[in-house]
Amino acid sequence: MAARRPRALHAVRTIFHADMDAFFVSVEELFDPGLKGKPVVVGGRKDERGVVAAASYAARSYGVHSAMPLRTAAKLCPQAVFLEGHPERYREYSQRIHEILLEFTPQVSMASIDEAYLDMTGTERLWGPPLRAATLLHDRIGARTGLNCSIGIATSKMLAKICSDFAKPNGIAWVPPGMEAAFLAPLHVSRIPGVGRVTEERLHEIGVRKIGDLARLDEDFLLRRFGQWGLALAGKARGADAGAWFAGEIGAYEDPRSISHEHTFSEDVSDAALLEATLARQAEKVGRRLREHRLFARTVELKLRYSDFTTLSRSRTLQEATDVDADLIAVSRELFRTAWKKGAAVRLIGMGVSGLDEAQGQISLLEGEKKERARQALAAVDRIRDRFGEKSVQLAAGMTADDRERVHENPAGLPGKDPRSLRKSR
DNA sequence: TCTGGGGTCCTAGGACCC
DNA sequence: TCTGGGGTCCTAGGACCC
Repeated sequence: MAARRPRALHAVRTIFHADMDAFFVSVEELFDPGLKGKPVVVGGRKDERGVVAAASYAARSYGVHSAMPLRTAAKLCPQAVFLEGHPERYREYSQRIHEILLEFTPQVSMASIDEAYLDMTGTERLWGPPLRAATLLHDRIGARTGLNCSIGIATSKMLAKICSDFAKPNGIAWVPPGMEAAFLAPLHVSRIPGVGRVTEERLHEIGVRKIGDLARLDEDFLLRRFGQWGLALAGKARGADAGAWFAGEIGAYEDPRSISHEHTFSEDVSDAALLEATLARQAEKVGRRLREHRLFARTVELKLRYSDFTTLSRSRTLQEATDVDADLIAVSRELFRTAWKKGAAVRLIGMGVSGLDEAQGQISLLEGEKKERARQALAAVDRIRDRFGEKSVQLAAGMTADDRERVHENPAGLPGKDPRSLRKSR
């Protein structure tokens, strides 16, 4: 078969994937330089339920890595510094980095808080050839933020992402056009973004270990065996941005598809009032974010995880999309009351919305007026929270009976919103 | 290995409609 | 009333990513 050549109409793209090195840990080091060089773990205290969000390179040398339970990390590296972390700082630095990236091209997509894709196609006159442009970008991020990053350069998003891994730490790596297949062939299939533990095992079953093995397989066979995902895999093995994973223009704004909040209790909870109060608080947060995005939700979902880790979800699709807290609270509570085994110990509770739309859809005039008044009241609450903080206003549904009592006892000092603080006082 | 939180996408079965 | 096929929506669960 002849080698696949890019068609003249489709000029070869130049994609950068910029990925911050140990991002959370590095930001912590900016605020506390004494941490530099030490084993540092961000994610929570060493005896907490939870996992490692980021580990310094010193901690990694003990086998600590992200997604590992904190308690395991503490066993591997007891002398590590364990930090809760500062999400606001990470968001702020992420935004600064985004601004720097935009100086190089308007075609920037933040893929997460610490990584981004840039479409640098056609910027050679401005920034020079890819390696030079990447060096300028790398050094500018370092100079302005004090943070290290790694940059992968390739002809597709997927390849650029794999490539930035090779550049770590603090480097730049490039797969020149035409070298894609040769670069990929010797790599293990698990390096393909989207191939996790399960897919890797299924591929091993059919004798596929290297990406080169995958590239040699027949597309029809992959389609039969893995469905649409199989076709996407075939494309990825050739270095293409196949499947939904890498679809979409770099730099195009996209509304979120879903919004959710969940919480794992430090100890399992079987108190209905506390569970419902937690749920109501989450519904308020979700409602608030819907209004920030000016979106309305059609589907409300509840998530429960019992102490044995069995997890269930229940959802309901509404006739009318909503962005009103009271609706979200009522629906999620109903789902909870139907789904929850009375008295069962709950490890995690959460709720979320999907089926998001900019328009609210058809509603009757009367209903419309009622909803509009509710919406205006919520907008006022949102504004007050903006000025005085999240705790300054609470709707009655978000409180437990204990809370209400305390408000009566002490109208000036509203209770804290952390469910843990509620339990302690029990 | 005692397993977070916030997301995206995919699959599969059943309901319902034409 | 012995029974097809396709499309779309809804629901539940799961893989995967950072």
